Amino acid sequence: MAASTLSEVARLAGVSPATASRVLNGSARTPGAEVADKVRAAAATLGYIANAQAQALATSSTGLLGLIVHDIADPYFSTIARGVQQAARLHGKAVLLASTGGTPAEEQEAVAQFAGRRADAIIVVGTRSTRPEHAQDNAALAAGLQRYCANGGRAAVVGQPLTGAPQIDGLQTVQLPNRELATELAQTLGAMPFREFSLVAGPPGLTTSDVRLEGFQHGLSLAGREPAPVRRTSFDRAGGYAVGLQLGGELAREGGPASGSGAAAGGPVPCIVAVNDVMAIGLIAGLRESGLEVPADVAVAGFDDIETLRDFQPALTTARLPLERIGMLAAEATLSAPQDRPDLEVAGEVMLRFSTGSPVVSPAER
Amino acid sequence: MAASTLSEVARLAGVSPATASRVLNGSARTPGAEVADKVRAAAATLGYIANAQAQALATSSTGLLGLIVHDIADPYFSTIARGVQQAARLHGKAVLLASTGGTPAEEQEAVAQFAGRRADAIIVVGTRSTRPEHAQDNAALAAGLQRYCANGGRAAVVGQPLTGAPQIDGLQTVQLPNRELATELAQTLGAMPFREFSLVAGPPGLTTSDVRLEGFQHGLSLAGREPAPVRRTSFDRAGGYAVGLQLGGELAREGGPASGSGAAAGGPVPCIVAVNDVMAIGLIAGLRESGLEVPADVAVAGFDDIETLRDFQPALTTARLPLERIGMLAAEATLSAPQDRPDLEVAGEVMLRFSTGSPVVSPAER
DNA sequence: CTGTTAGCGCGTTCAC
DNA sequence: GTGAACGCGCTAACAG
Repeated sequence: MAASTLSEVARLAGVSPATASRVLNGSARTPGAEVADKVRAAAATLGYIANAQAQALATSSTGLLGLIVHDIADPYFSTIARGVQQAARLHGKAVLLASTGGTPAEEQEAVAQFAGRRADAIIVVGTRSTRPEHAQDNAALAAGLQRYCANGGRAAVVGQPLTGAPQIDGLQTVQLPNRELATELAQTLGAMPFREFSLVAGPPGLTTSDVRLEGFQHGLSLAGREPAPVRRTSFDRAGGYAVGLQLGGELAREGGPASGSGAAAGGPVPCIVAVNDVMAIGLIAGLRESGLEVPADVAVAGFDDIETLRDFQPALTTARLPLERIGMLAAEATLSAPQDRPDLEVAGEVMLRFSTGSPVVSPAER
Repeated sequence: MAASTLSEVARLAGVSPATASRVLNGSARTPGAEVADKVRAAAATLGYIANAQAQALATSSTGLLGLIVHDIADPYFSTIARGVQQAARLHGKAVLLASTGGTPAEEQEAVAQFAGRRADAIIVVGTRSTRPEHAQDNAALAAGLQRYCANGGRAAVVGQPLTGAPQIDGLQTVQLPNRELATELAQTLGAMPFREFSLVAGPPGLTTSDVRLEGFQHGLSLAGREPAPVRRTSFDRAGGYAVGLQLGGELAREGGPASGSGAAAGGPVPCIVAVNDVMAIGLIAGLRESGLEVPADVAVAGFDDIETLRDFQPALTTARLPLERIGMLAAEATLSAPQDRPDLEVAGEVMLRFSTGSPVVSPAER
C-alpha cells in the first residue's frame, strides 16, 4: 500500500505540504483560490488519497468505531449492526467489526484489538455470562474496557451491564427491557386459556436468557399461574429443535397414541415460550417433527421479533425489540458529547400472533 | 485516546525504546532474558497497548481487511461476512465493515474510505449493476479499485466481475455459479409436471438477478419448456410480496371464484421461481394472502438457501450457495500469496423441498 | 495567506 | 545485546 503522499502533491503543485494539507482537508482558513485549485489538480492527477493512519497519529483520533458481537450471521446481531453502521456513517466514522463467538475471553481480545487500533469508541453487544468459568475472563474484559475508557475511549454495552464489574466511568449501558417485556408477554399469555406453561431457555448463566426467564415467571405469577418448568438447552436454533423433539414426544404420548389435531379435541393446549425467536423456530420444527401442530396442539412464543422470521407460519407471537434502533442508539451514545446521561432505555412491544392462536395480521404490515 | 507509549514503558524499564520494541513485538533477535522481563513488567503495570496506527505507519501494513456489502442485515451478506470474519481472524486481520445500500456510488465511496485507511485488502460483495444511470459510478468504482490495486492493495469481487471495467490486475473474482445453478434448478423443475412457469426477478440491470434469469430460461428450454414470463419488482422481500399478491389474484380468478385446494382439483399447478430466497418468502406470503396454498395450488422456488429460512413451511426449494465458505474464500484469496491463480469458483447444489411438492426432509438435517 | 519547524508513536537501520 | 538516529505521512503551532 504505497500511494502518493501529501508532499508529492505539494511538490507537484509547487507549494508546501502544509498548504496542501490545508487545501485538501477542511482546515480553518482556506488558502487562496488559485493555489487551492493548483493543489486540487495535483492531487487529482496523482490520485492522492490521504493516509488515515498518519492523520490519526497526528490528530490522535482515528474515526474508528469498534463493534463487538457474538455472531454477525445471527439476525439479532446483524440487525443491530445495521443500526450501528448507519449511525457511524452519519458521523463519518468507519466500523471495525469483531464477530467473537460469544465468550468473554474473545470479547476481551476484541477490546484489546480495538484499543490497539485506538478506536474512538467501542460497542459491545450480546448477552453477558455469570457462569463461574467465565469469572476471570469477565474481569479481564471489564479491566480492558476500564483502561480503554480511562485513556479517553468511549464505550457502550448493549443489553446488561458488565457482570461483576465496578462502575466504569466512561462506559454507557443501553438497557434492554428484557425483564419487563418478558413479564408483559407472560402476563398476557397467562390470561389466555392455556392449560399450562413451559419455558425453553439457554444454559444457566447467560444473562439475557436468565433475565427473560425471570420476567416470564414473574408475569405468570402476576397472572395467577404456577411457576413454569424450565428446559435448559443451547441458546440457538438447534437447542430449540432438540427440546421441541423432547417436549413434542412427551406431549404426543400424553395426548394418546394418535394425538391428531388438538383443535378437534377442543380442550386447552399447553403453551411453550422460548427465550428468543430463533430458539422458538427450532422448537416449532421439533414439535412438528413429533407430529404436533402449532397452535392447534400446542402454542409457542418467542422473543425479539426477528424481521426475517416474520413470514414464518404460524406467525410467531413474540416480544419486539427495536434492534436496528438499539444499534443506532448505542452508536449515538458513544459518538455524541460525553454527557453524563443516565443509562439509555429502549421500549419494546408484545406481538400476539397465530402461534398462540391470535388472529393473523396481514403480512403486508410486517 | 491517550494511552501510554512505548518510550514510557522503556523509561520505566530503564532501557531504550528500541529494546522495548524488540521485546514487546516479535523482533528477530530477542534481548536478554532479564531485560525482557523488566520490559514486560513495565508494560504490564502501565497497561501498555501498542498503537496500531503508529505501527502501520512505520511498517506500512495495517492488518485491516475491508468488507463492502449491500446490507449487513440481509442474511445473504451477513453469512458471507461471517466467513470473511473467520478467515480474517485466522490471519490476525481486523475487519473494516461498510454496509452501503447497494449503489455503485456508495461502494466507490467505501473503497475510497478503505483505501484511505490503507486496508491491506478489500472485498466487494453484492450484485453489480448494468443500469445506464450507474455507468459513471461503475467507472469510478473500477477506477478506485484499479488505483488501489496499483498501489499494492489486494482486492476481490464476489459474484460477477466489475461491469464495464477493463482487466484490473490485482483484482480477483470469486465467481458464483448463478447461471449454472439456475439452469440446473430450472431443468430439474422443468422435468416435473408443472403446468407452466413464471419468473420473479429484480429490476433489469441487476446482474445477479439477470444472470439467474438467463440460467432459468436456458434450463427451461433444455427441459423442452417455453420461455417463462418474467415479473420485475424490487430485489427484496417486499417485491416478492407485491408480485405474490398480483399473481395470486390472477391465479385465483382464473381458477374460479373459490379456488380452494388445488390439490383436490388434482390437476398440474403452475410453478413460480424467484431469483432469491427472500423474494420467494415474500412471494409465498403474497400468494397466501390471495388464498392460495403452496404447493397445492402453486409451487414456488427460490435461490441461495438462506439458513434462517430453512425452517420455513413449506420448506423452500432453492439452489444452495455455500455463503459462509464464499466469504472465507474471498478473504483467503486476498490474504494469501498473490499468486496469479485463475478466478476462484464455487460449487452450489439444487435443494428440492416441499414448496415444489418434493418430499420433506427431517429438519434436523438442515 | 503561506512556508518552516516540530512532533504524533513506532520500527529499523546503523554504530557501539 | 543494546542505544541513537532517522523516517513513515500528516497536522499544528509558530514565523514570515
